[in-house]
Amino acid sequence: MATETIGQRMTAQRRLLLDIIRSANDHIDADGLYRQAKERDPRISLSTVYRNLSLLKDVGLIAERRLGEGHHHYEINVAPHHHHLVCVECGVVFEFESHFTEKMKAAVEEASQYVITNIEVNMQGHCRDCLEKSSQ
Amino acid sequence: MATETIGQRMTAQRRLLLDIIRSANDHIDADGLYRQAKERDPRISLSTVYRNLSLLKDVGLIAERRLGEGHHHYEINVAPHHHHLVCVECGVVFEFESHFTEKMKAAVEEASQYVITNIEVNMQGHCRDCLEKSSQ
DNA sequence: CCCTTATTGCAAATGCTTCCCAATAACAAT
DNA sequence: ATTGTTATTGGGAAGCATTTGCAATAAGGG
Ligand SMILES: [Mn+2]
Ligand SMILES: [Mn+2]
Ligand SMILES: [Zn+2]
Ligand SMILES: [Zn+2]
Repeated sequence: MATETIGQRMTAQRRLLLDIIRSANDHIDADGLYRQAKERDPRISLSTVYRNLSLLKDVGLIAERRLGEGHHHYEINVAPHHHHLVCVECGVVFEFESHFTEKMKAAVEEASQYVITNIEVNMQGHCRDCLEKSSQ
Repeated sequence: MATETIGQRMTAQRRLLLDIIRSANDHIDADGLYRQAKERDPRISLSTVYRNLSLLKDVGLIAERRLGEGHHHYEINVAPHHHHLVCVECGVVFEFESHFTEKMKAAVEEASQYVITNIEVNMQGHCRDCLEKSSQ
């Protein structure tokens, strides 16, 4: 488990949460993180989970995603930015990057006269597995 | 106010809500819709607002948007689809369409083997007005 | 080893949305 | 027009994700 500096105190809870998010290879939500954390530290509280998600997001270590459900999901923030395509049947997420987003940004900045700081592309569809299952 | 067929009963409340959404030229939220509706029908309930938003969305008459706040916004569903750029300072929304989304869809379908049914692009930034205010 | 204060656990509060249920009203069939 | 069926309503309670208040704890600089 990493010992690193974050600009804030590195508590056992914070280290644990960051560790779980790091080793999770999917997009985890607050409740899933809470449940996994409780297995290793039964006294950890849900407030602590939310507070640390907020802090780790502000610090830039993790990214918060809205994947179409009523709650957020989180993942380690890796460069370059990527986007998400979610299967509406099974929830499996396909991640992608696209050079079209840069072109789109330029065109929209030109048209709007805004300074754009963030772009988020969310797609929904049906994954191959679900397509095959429903065609049988 | 329109008399039209929706596949469901056209109640006075439903007609009123649809009418307000139609004449609103911005992205309205449930609470704003409720407040405007109460001015014309003080007995209308918030449940009715939510139920009708859900129904009008299912029927395809309105579109639900997530613009980065903790609640949804709604607008009349006009073709072609468009996307949103929100000023993080004042909330003003710039709407745009882009042919890059079609190209991106094709590329991502190819890479993922998904069948994509929906694309949503959300951008954040600073509008011209806010930029000018902060540079003074 | 202290001292300061960021952080925690717990519980209560919040904001948005959905659900329940008895009363009402749409509208299709008579 | 009158009726019967049942979708829809109002009101309130419940649900879910998230935030907040507060007293107790602990990180980590000096
Ligand atoms: Mn989830
Ligand atoms: Mn709003
Ligand atoms: Zn699937
Ligand atoms: Zn602005």
